[in-house]
Amino acid sequence: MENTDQVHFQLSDYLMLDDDASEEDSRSSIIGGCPSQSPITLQKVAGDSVHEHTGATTPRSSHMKCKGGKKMKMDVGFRIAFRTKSELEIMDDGFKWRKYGKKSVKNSSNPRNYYRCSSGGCTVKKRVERDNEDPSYVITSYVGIHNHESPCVLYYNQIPLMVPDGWSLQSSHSSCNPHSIA
DNA sequence: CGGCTTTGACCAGCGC
DNA sequence: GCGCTGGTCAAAGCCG
Repeated sequence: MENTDQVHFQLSDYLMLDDDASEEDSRSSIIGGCPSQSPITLQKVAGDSVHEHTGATTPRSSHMKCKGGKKMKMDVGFRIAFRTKSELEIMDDGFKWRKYGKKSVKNSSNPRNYYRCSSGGCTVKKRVERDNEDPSYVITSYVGIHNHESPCVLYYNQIPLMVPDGWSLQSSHSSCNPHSIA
């Protein structure tokens, strides 16, 4: 699937969407565990022009359907969206994702892809779509909180911390720090 | 053979 | 009330 060996992207914006004011620890539990195993280049730019992107801020994103098409309001508690300059739509964030849907959305010429964390019992989902205005950017929206550690945490336990500040999302006590993980 | 991707269909919420 | 839209399901096919 994605070849992360040559990933080069720039994290230009991130959008905090947790309307329930989740804990900062929650943030790090999603993306702080491990940004990537790849030699990626991260550049967190001061968000002076955060785009209000289609879908990224929709309140409907907190509604999930259960089997049979019925929607259920999930207690996702946390949402976050990144706008990333990347050649690849899929960033290797250390978690294993399983694609479960693809949809063309209005106001966007690019399809939106839906992924679910493939770890058993983990309900975290993410949407990935290319920026309609600038296809070189990818909008990645995470919904929910991982109830498990990133599979690559162990990997990071064995090497010096190389996680840029941008990935810690202002959380100085982030689990991003491998030493905080037993 | 198991896991993953693809893709069409289905459903409910929302706006008009 | 109706149509549009977004999100998910699930079967089929693909791949390692």
